[in-house]
Amino acid sequence: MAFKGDLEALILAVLSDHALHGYEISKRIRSQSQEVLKYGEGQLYPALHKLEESGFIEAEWMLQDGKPDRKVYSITPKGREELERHRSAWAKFVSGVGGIFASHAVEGGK
Amino acid sequence: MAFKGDLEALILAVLSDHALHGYEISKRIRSQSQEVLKYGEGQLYPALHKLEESGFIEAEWMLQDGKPDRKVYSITPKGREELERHRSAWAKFVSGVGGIFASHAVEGGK
DNA sequence: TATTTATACCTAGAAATCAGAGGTATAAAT
DNA sequence: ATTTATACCTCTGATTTCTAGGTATAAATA
Repeated sequence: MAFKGDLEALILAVLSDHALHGYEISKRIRSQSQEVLKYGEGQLYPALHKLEESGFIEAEWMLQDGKPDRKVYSITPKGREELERHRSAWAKFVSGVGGIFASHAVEGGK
Repeated sequence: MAFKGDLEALILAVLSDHALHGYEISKRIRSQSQEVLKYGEGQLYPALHKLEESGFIEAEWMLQDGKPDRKVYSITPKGREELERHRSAWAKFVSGVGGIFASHAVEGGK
């Protein structure tokens, strides 16, 4: 139907300001959604690879010593377009569900 | 994660005003969501059966002659409680996704 | 010192979900 | 004669999602 959390859209959104590595992306989705959206790494990394394959994001390794290396992702122009498509799909979806919940409002709302 | 259309919540919502038969439920979800939410019968009927099993809705056959008989579903008190849980889960989900899309707003908005 | 927590990447398989096709049956419209 | 609409239903293949596992280092805690 579209959207259940649509991880790809969320990734593109958090990358739209600054390039970030995967681990950081997952933490930001968690915190910026007020802990509502939580994705395991088993979901995140495949999603990143798919976005990269599609040309919506690009990766670059950032080597660190001592700590694990980081793969830093940044959004591409094509990715920004895709983000806009996701944004409007989301808006449509919200209004669709809202249309149903609203037309059957709870009686006795204070 | 919760919600992708969460058909069960939508069914409970459209049943909260009046009892309806399956075929009518699917048409209302379609129209009241402005054609955004479309479920095939292959999704609808199993969902109805599951809701009935859980005691959230009740069914009664309404015999018709000439036309196919109808199985009319009505929401139970337990179903209304469930609907409220779905409603608040939805609200939380929307604010979660909104939290991400909003903190990375499109530049150049007029 | 041993264990847990945090960092950072990744794959694979099980479970759940979804869309579409198929199946039965009648009546009305084209 | 065929299509559309009504009205119920199941099943299967594809996709999606989640969980659990696997590697490796450093810092904090017990």
